[in-house]
Amino acid sequence: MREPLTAEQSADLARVFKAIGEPVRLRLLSLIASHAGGEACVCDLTGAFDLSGPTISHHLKVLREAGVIEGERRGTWIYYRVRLETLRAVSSVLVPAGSAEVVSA
Amino acid sequence: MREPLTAEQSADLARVFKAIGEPVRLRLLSLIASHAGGEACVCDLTGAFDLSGPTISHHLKVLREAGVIEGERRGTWIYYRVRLETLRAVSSVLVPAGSAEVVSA
DNA sequence: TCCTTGTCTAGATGGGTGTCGAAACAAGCT
DNA sequence: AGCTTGTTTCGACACCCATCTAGACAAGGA
Repeated sequence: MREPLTAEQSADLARVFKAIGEPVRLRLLSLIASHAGGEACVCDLTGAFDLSGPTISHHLKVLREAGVIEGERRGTWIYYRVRLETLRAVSSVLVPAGSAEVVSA
Repeated sequence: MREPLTAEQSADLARVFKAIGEPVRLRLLSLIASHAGGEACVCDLTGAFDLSGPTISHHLKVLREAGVIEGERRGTWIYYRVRLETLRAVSSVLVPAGSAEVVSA
């Protein structure tokens, strides 16, 4: 973050951070990412929470619209997958280089 | 993100993402990070926005309570500085390794 | 065709939050 | 002391959002 972000860039990036800035959604994301095969259907996810199906569906929609995950229907189930490109993009904003070295000082 | 996050971990991390998941706050963060010397006083920041002083102060408080920035009073002005440790920590959750390689596939 | 299971949409509600103006606090200057 | 400038707290308001229930849509099997 050497160069200040413009108002537009901030709005775009903030949309992603906002999406994952909710405990349930962040946990959903981690469950999908760590699931075998890199995919998980909704039925794999709802069990981990004490929330109704529609609520989980709502959170998945928010993540999808933020570009953090993508879903594909195959037969009865819909499989969700993490979009690594998006995560890498926002992550690189927080820590410019790799991760270890430094910034403005 | 190989291991699914626990509910607790998610809550902690989400607090940070939520703080920077707001356009004004993300922009404030970038302004502070990219400011000469790694520090900026509120007077350096308010000019970049079409918002009242109290609103900027509110956003700075949210960032401070999330551990993303820290402030120190030196004479008349209060200087804010980014806490890189926090940013690195949350960034590493999104993209485990450095940035380039891989995940669950 | 009907039923079952998985998933989403619609509408409602309670709590959270971004924003403001006004007022208070802090520090320095005259 | 009193004034000025920088910054925060307080109280209020409008809007957003997480959650629910009920109902709709999709796909497969009897």
